[in-house]
Amino acid sequence: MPDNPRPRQIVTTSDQALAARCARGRILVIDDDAEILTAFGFLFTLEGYACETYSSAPAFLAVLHENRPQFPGPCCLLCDVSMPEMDGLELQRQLAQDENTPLILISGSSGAEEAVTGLHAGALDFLIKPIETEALLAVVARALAVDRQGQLDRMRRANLTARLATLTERERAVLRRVAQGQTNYEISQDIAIAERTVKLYRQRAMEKLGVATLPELVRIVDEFIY
Amino acid sequence: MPDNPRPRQIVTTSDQALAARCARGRILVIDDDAEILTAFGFLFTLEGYACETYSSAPAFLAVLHENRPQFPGPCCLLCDVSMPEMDGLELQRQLAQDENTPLILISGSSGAEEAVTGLHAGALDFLIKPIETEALLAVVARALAVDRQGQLDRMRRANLTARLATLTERERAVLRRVAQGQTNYEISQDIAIAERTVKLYRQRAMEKLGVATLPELVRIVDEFIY
DNA sequence: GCCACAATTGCCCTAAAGGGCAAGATCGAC
DNA sequence: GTCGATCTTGCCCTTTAGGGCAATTGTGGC
Repeated sequence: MPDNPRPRQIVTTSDQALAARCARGRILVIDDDAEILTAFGFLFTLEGYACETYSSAPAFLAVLHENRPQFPGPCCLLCDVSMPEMDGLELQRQLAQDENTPLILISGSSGAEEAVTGLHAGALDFLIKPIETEALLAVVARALAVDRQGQLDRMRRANLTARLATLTERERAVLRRVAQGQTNYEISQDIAIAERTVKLYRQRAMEKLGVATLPELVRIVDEFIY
Repeated sequence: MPDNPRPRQIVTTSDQALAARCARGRILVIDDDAEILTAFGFLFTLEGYACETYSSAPAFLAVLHENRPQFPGPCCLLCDVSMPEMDGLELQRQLAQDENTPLILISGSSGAEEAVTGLHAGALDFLIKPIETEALLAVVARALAVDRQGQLDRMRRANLTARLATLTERERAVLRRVAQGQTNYEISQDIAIAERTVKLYRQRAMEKLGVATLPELVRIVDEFIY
């Protein structure tokens, strides 16, 4: 629910428009070619997306590290591979550390090595200039869809991870064994506690995880513990 | 169990040696460059792998369609992209229909488009000549590992799919609901049968699937049904 | 020492699952 | 029509899960 305790912000009409665009998709373009930046910016703006352009990877990283608040919505990166200072693949390496925004690489000259490297490192696609508008829009739409799903997954994972963190070591041990199909009695023998205690931990753990049935529990345990 | 009802075969000592090589890995090389074929054949044979070479994609497909029996073991394809008659990407498309052997593409000229296409179509890697021996061996080893795992997965899936096929429609309906956490009584109300019958179907289905616990059942149902 | 609090356990009861046994119902085959 | 196989159900019993309640134990703080 949008009940975040931030200080109230001044919202202008342009902010509202930007928020709407961000909700549709925010596209970050990084290229040392100014013409590309303006052309892409124009195209994506025309398509109703929010578009930010950066003339170099360091410039982009600088803004990124500011951690300025963003309107919610899916996001993707569109980055040229061959740039002075820092090339696209190097940027990709740096981002791979903690960032998981879909990255689309763009290349002027057709270097196959770069394409292989980039795609192996997780780039969603590798486009070669000249780029057809339709293909570009399709790829961007796919990237935004990936990020949208990725954001949902991350939120879900973060939520469950937080819940799992509240579990006792005992509760975790019980859950693991419950998810392996052991009965309460078997678990009690296994970790040398009373069966009643097993029941108690099991109940508490399920409450903490917010699940009511064994199948749900199994899915969560399978996804997070082992 | 190796109790297949095939006619007994004559096993020569060379067959035994080939079987041992196949167990280590079978590498199929497709290239129109005869030098590459001999060089790769020599290299892989030296490394203890079984290696078959084909001078064109159609030649390979012809042999493939013979469905001749093979010694068990992991397998991978090493295929040049630029060849007369049929290029590597076209072969990849044809194989993608039903084949799932890991494919490594090789390119002489460095065409980025081809690399992107090939990798997107599922090629495990895209090597560019000249190829370093160490890198080649590493990629091949990875491909063989992938196929080994893939074969295990396929066997497991085939096994379970066969078991699932023996289930009644009723049994499947019950299992689905069991895996969603419904109680026997709820299921009985849901599909309008007696609770005792639900128990019966549930029991039979678990016997047919060869599982003894609810968690195992949940995992199988999650993987196959919905 | 005393107290609050969390961890642990025993006792006991209900609900649900697992399953044996036999009977009714259905349906195609002879 | 009758027979056999299969599907379905009711009855009944045991095991397991779920959970309330109170007692015990250990621990840190006052």
